[in-house]
Amino acid sequence: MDPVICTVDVALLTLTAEGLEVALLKREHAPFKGVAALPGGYIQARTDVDARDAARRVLLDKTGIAAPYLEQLATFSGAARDPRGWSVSIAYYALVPATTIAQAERDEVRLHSVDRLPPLPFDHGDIIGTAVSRLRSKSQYSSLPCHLLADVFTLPQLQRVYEVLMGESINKVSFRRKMTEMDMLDPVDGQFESGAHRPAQLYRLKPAFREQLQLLERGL
Amino acid sequence: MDPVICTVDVALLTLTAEGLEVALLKREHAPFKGVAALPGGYIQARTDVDARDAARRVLLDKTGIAAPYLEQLATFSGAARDPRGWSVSIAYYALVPATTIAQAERDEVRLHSVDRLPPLPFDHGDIIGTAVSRLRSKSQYSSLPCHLLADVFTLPQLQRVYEVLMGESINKVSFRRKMTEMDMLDPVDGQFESGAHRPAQLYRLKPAFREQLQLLERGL
DNA sequence: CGAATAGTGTCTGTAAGACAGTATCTG
DNA sequence: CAGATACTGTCTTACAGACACTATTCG
Repeated sequence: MDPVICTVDVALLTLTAEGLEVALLKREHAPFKGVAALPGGYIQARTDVDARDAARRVLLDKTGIAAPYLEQLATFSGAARDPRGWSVSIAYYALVPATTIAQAERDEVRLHSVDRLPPLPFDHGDIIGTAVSRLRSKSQYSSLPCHLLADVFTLPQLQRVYEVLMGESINKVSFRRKMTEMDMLDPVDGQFESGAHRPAQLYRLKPAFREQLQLLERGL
Repeated sequence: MDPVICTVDVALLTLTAEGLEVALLKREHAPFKGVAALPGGYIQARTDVDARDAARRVLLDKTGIAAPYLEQLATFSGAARDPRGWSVSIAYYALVPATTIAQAERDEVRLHSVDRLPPLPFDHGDIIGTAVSRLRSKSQYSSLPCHLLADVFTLPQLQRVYEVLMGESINKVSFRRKMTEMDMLDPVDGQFESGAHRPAQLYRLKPAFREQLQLLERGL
């Protein structure tokens, strides 16, 4: 039984005015010390219950963000990906509203557009690419994009999120029909967005779908 | 950096008259020696290029099957899943026609209906459950089911595979329209299935889709 | 009232399913 | 020719998108 380096890495994704962005931090230790990379770290068998728990711990330690939407992405492995030796990275992706990253007040956490990434160590570029394509494909037929918005949001906001992720505009009537059909939103009474126009109804994701996704039979 | 046990496990799935089945082997070593389990084994950092390579090696060694459709499923990990200690299993699933398993002539490889599984060691029940639901959900919108049939097959055969996997009958006209639209099959000229009825045209999966799946925009 | 965005009613075109017909094999 | 299964043409139904209309806010 050969020794294998076991780590977790987390692609923390969010949506800003710049589009889809991923959180990177400068590495504190060699190899690649000082280079921007995904938050990650060794699995600590003494304290971590499982890899998901390790991912949650790493994300909280390095970015100050607790309890985001967090899902296993894929596992990256091999002799070539890390100069220290044969390694395994169990990669997760996390989705948060951009406000959550601001509230954490960690200046070392920097957001980078997923379309303009700096050179990345290990295979972190592949991990981010896989995370982005997973997010985009799951957005076509699930409630996943809700997790990029704050707790409470309007249907026009949610539609814009879906449109940015899928890279195309969506018919408003169809979108609203689908949201009704999915039955995943609770209206929040009496509260509206303001502006020089008709305010929009606010909604909240139903509690049942905060961890488990709601799926659509035939996509948007 | 705590020591972590690194393994791969493979859920080898096939379709027989009994429905969807998974290959199990009696374990040769402790723990759970003699108990039916998924083919699996330690990652060998000295020889395996990566985890996929390890899965391919394990499958070939234990079942005699080379070069099936093989895809990473998920990674199962934690302190509780293996009595030897904190462990990681990078799980893969493989699809083969039932004939491939017969041709390998390994009597120790036993097929079990995924609906009537014996008690399984570790979290192998979860791994199989995840593999089956992944196969079923991907079958709705991809060419994946082709890999459960021999190299050459007819459209009625393929339709039956889709129907068994999705658990519902499919409209024949719609199915054929979708297959045409997917444009993933090459007709094999001059060869037909025999029987006391009109023979069916034979097809072969286009080479481009033997490793990479063809995806459907809107599912079947 | 005009501008702006939210939300809805309705028509139309496209795609999926139902059904029935033709085609081709065996015995 | 009967029985069986393969394949296809066509009608109907269901759903997605286009469009237009109403609703509600600000200034």
